[in-house]
Amino acid sequence: MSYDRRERIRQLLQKNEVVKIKDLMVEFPNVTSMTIRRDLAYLESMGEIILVRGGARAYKKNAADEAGYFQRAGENIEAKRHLAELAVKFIEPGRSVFLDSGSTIMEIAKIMPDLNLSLLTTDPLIALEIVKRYNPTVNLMGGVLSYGNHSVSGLQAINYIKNFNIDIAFIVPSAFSLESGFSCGNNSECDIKHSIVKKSRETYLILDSSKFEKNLPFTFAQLEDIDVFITDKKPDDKICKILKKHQIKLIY
Amino acid sequence: MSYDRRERIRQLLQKNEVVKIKDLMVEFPNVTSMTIRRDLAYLESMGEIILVRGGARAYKKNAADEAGYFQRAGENIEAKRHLAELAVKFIEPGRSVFLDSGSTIMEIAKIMPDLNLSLLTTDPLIALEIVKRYNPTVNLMGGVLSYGNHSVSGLQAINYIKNFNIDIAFIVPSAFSLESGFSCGNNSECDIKHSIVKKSRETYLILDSSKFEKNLPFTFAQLEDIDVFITDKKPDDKICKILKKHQIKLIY
DNA sequence: AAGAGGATGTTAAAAAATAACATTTTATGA
DNA sequence: TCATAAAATGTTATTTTTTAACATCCTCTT
Repeated sequence: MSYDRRERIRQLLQKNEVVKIKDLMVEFPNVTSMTIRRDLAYLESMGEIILVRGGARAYKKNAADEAGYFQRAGENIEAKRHLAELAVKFIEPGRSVFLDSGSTIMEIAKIMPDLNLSLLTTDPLIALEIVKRYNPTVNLMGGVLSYGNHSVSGLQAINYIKNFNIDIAFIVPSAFSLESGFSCGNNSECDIKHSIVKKSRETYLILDSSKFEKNLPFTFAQLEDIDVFITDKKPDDKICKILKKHQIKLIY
Repeated sequence: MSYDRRERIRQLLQKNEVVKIKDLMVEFPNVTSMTIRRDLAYLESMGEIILVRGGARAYKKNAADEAGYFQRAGENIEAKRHLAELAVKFIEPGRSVFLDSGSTIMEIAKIMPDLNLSLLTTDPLIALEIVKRYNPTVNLMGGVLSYGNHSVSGLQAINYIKNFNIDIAFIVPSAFSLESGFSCGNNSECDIKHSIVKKSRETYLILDSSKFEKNLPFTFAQLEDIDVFITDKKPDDKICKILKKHQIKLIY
């Protein structure tokens, strides 16, 4: 059936950027190359693919994907956007705001209101995203840039923080548990987050529920260090109780 | 000349999503279709276009373009690439290298050899480009990020330089004249460049000839401050003489 | 079961791409 | 400046891919 074949072609083009007709002839040994051509022509007429000599190619992903930068940026965008919407409500005009790195914070950056803020971030892509929208004062922290978490870190970064006053910090941990607190998988990343938590007047932790009850090697803060806990669904009662005990605001 | 032809093809592909070889044969009546094919093959190998049957098509614009970030990045790519090729030859293994901001330096970033270098830059996009290629130590300078020249600057940036030793600095001025030396249009940008020139063991100035005999408000260096002058064509004799007098190496 | 219409197959001709080599132009160094 | 190497472009024959036109087969409806 032609429908299945086209679906399979779509699938293949999600894996590989291009697919050759010869490959497809192996994939579909019971049809002729002419049929495959007609499938491809159909998909092109629907605007789904680009025909190239000898085969077809997928439309290119956006720049961030291209960089391989946000390896997991596509995951759970809706959830991240939702968390971002919850978070930005707390931003008041004229404040000094710290933004962590990563794709959740990127969603915040995209909807960051123009409130004459003073912004600080460790993530160059986030800094760029914000500057391009309007033209606020965005401070990009200096340091060694790391590919994995697209964030700067190192001694320079820590020093940078010393001279910077922060009203509100939005931080995304990689894991959270009652025993280990908020943790991440990288030592220098941990140092930065720790310094920020210490320096900031108010600390907002943003994490989706998939990170609950997980531990990673480096803890940068305990529950009692933070002020607001933003997540996607109500945590279990044990956590809620402890949050209440420490007067931590819970948002979901 | 092949430069111009490719440049024109780029232009056409900014207007129209696709361009056919037949169109190009009308556009360039004095070359053969084979030459056009080779141009297109070259542009594809550079990742600039997609070859399709009978012609080529433009990539969907990426985030950087979309942002208007490299407003003038498209201009004169060939020339910039050429300058970049001249420049990278001077990079020796294990050195500490400073890279200025801007699209000329971006071309250097794209072909930067993997020589166990220690890199420092003020331009987040350049830092990202390099980290994504292999995984060297890239230091991104901290400071206030500015939209116009996509570069950081400010006191933090200046302080950053103090703790950083630089063997070779590649700097792109916005203007050059014998009277005013190397200048740029922005005060804080000027401060950075000035600090770098002072701090670096060797300073390489990269500029295409269109910048000759121009003045901008802020001078960051005089001819005698630099070591190597990289440009696209032989400057006039007056300049050459003075370069020789100061023992500045001229590359073109 | 006949027939319409869609999907697929077949084939020859047209178009486009490639490869290999020839020629011209441009850079480079003595 | 000239000689030479290297790069760019041209030429041509060959191969690959695409197109087009028509034939066949399948499937559904009546």
